[in-house]
Amino acid sequence: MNHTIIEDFLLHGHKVNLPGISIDNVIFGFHENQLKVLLLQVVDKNIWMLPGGFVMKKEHIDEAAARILKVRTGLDEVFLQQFYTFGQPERSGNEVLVKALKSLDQRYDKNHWALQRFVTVGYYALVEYAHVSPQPDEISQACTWHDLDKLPELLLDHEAIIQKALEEMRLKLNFQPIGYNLLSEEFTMKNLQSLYETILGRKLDRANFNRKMLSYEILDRKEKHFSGGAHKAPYLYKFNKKKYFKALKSGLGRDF
Amino acid sequence: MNHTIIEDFLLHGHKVNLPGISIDNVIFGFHENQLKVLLLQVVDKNIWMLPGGFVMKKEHIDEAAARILKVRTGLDEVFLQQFYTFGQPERSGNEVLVKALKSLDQRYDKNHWALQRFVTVGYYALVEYAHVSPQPDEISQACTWHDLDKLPELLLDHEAIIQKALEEMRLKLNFQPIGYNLLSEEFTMKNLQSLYETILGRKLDRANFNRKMLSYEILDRKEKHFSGGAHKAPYLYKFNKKKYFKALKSGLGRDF
DNA sequence: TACTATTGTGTCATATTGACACAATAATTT
DNA sequence: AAATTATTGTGTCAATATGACACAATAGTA
Repeated sequence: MNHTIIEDFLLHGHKVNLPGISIDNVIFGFHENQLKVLLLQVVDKNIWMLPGGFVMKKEHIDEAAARILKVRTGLDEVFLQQFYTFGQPERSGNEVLVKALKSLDQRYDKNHWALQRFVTVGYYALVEYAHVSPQPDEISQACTWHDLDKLPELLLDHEAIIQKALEEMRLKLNFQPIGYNLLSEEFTMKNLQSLYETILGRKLDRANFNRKMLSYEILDRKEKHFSGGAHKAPYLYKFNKKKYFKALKSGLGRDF
Repeated sequence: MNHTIIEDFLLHGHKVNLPGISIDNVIFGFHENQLKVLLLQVVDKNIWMLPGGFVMKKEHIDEAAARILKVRTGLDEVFLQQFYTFGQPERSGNEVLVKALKSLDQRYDKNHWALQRFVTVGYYALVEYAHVSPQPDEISQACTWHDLDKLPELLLDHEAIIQKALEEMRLKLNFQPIGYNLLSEEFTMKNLQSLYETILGRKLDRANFNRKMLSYEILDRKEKHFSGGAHKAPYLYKFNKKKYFKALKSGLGRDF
């Protein structure tokens, strides 16, 4: 007799998954000065959740985060960064799993491994949401972008997880470069500024932003201007990969 | 028949502990311009380890970190901060547990819950090591301070964990105040500077440091100078608790 | 050609930082 | 008592960074 994916998971998942440890990915998307977050919809309910899942027994949690993201949303090659681990004792199996378990076995076992308490390691990433096409996996109803200002009802503590990720991402702007893998290979300073403004949620002065980004010395300026726009053609830039990753590791300078 | 504490843990620990999730605490101690780390010695071996342990089923991981620290070292009321979660798949039961398990049961079961893969949530704290008296628990041989420059042989990936904690602590100096719970209630600017210099591992200019700390506006200066020293009496300061904790939460300013 | 909007860059005042110096203080030595 | 030594408080100056804003150049449109 065939089981659904969730039922199969409940019956056999403990053979390959690490009980008690899960990943929750907060994927921010920006586009046209808007910051959104990618959420999955619970089947037949208006409850949403972060793309998460359990860690497999033989994988690094970093690898788990990437695999889970791909399986649940189709997103691949995303720069994920760990930001916090959430471990309040009430975190345990959710109503999705409870419902599935009850339908699987009339003798509902609340001690089922999948309903036990678990700790979740949070990862975040930022993507250009116009560049990606998230698709929900087979156990979710939808996978769509949501305004941070208008979040739907969320499972468990997922709203708190999102807020913590946003805080971390904003803080890191002070000592880590961003933009690589987000912008086109060649982009304008306006594009880069828009990215920062979207994350920070406020306007920055064009001249001062320009001066600051150039002071990091991780941008190579193209000889040729971008053209075809309806006004003065701006310079095109690209990240100097070597310097970018050095700064990613060692910081942007001016700290203790 | 009586069992040792470790044997008891192996036999019954899974009833109260969350399998697969542990805590490792990195406790830095500073005193007289030296930074050390608190380590436990494995019984009868010259191998050392961080004060860690498993999370109990009904406790928050933050509470677990504090409890584990108290049990393993006697240290209490320490300001612990989570800094990173380590989850490479090779992390599993260590030789201490293996040895205990073999002595307990001649039919050695390598699938014992305590030997399975686990993820560790790292916490760090900084204390004045002259102010505390760590004591090893009953399953450790010793509990002593070690120079960061001269670490002994360490279990598992504990050296990497220590390095990561140090990085994080140094980075946080840029946007979080420190010193509360570390210095005497009243201290001199020299004391505070010494704390920063010990963490950073380099000298800071006295005048510039003074100006910077005062610019944070979290210090209250006493009318009376400290006296009895062999030269000009310095001012005494104390942290303005309200402003200190506000800065701890919101940052020290001057960021994006 | 004139207008409009965008971009590049410069300027100015202010703030911060690094390096260093001088004065005041207080104990010790002569 | 005076001189010396060491420490602390604070100031200064140059360099650097930052915020606010202005002007010139560019390019499409009216």
